[in-house]
Amino acid sequence: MPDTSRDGDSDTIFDEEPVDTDGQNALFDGLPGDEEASRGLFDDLLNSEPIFENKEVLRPSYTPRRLPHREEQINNMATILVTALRGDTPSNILIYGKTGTGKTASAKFVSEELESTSEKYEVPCEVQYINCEVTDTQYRVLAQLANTFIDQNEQYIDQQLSELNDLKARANESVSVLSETEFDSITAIDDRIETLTDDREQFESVPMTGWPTDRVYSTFFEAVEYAERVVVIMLDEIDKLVEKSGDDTLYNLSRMNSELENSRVSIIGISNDLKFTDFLDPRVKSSLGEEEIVFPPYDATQLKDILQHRSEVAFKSGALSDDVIPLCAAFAAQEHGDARRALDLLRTAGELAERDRTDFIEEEHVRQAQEKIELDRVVEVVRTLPTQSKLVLYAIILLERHGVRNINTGEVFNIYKQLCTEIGVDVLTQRRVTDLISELDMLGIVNAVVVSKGRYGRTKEMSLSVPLEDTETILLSDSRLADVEEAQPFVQARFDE
DNA sequence: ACTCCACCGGAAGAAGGGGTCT
DNA sequence: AGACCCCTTCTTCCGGTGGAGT
Repeated sequence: MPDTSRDGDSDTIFDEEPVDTDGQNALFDGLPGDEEASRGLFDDLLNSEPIFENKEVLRPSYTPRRLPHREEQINNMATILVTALRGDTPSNILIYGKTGTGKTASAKFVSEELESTSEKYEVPCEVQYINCEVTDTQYRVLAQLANTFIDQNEQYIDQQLSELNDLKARANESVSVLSETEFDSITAIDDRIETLTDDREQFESVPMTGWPTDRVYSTFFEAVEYAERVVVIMLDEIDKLVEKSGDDTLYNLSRMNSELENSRVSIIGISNDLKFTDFLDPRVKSSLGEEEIVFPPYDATQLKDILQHRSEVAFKSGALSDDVIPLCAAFAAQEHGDARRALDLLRTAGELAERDRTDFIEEEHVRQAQEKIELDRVVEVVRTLPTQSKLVLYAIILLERHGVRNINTGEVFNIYKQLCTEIGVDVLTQRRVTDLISELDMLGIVNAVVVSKGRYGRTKEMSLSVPLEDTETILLSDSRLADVEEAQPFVQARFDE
């Protein structure tokens, strides 16, 4: 049943593609005489000698087979996790390190090795990866875990059932087949089939929302307990989870072992934040932090090394000028040694060069790439902001544009109120607006600092940290903010006071 | 040493929208 | 249908505070 549904899924994906391109063709057909031109457009791009040999290896999603300068950390993890292959519970691990220091890549690498080795020695052991930035509440973490294990159990049962049915068919022909098995009669097989079918029906997958959390927990618990195995749960960006919904999840997971009989659970937490354990319950803290592994930032030389390795696969030979890799490394080293950033830079620089129709990446492309990445990020973030945040941001832009330095919350709130009334949007409280400002600060769109001005109170002082004109254009492209331009004279009047 | 500004930011909980269960 | 549950957004309330001015 799950198999057929999965097949169905992939079928629809493939079914849709032709429909899509049909739609495009229809579009081109609609332009008379343009068929030639449209073909030429892509022909040119296809035939122009591409710079890339294999662009995939520069993408963040790619897990490399070799992680230079991380041998020590990888060995540490392996030493701890090898316990799982002996059927015991490995210590919980906490991994620290800034973004792009290879935490996730290393952890994934180790877990793949672990799983493949466990297959080889037929020790049931598996790793579940959860990104807590996406799955950021206790309910969702438990639900996701429960569902994957239910899925697995069902697959396992299905496999058993088909084997049993096979056996039964053969036994029907000659009963002697049974002598080599644990069953002494066909009815015994039937019994087994029946219990398995019952088991299978008991598994009920957890809905997106609606259940009480403890029910989700017990569903998960039973699903894990169903078969004997060691389960390693990898919680990426675990600090996000703790920040948002406290340490209940971790507490529940870490005490599971004392109640489980068949299986064992071990946790690998991956965190950007070195101090996040401060917020944890001491019991959770000690159980989670049994082993700690730190990933220090890469320095420029190490980054150069990494880029060198990847570029050999990624680019055609001779596509890079000598100073490209050192420059990418230098830029990324400034950004706390972020290898992901370095690879992004290299890839974008390549794309820019391709667009220039040259087959050679130069220093200038890297500089352009640096700007492009930053701008793309800002555009994306600003565009997807909720309306209220956009209004707050626009208020800050207006103040900045009128040459106000050291903008404070009170001023922003006043302009914001004006904007809201002009375009007929609900006015939020100042309390809420300070939260929105803090969010903009965290997104790196504004820079806000709490300062005390003595007699004149205490406030957040902020300034825009993105290009003013570009940001304003993005904001005004939102239809809900379009009217705001007409409202500007009213706001102007405030400044004249 | 004390005051007092103009906010900050935590806590609690209302409102509303997602959903399930019986 | 009505009772629950979860999650997010927002409000209300309020104690807290760094340092210029006195």
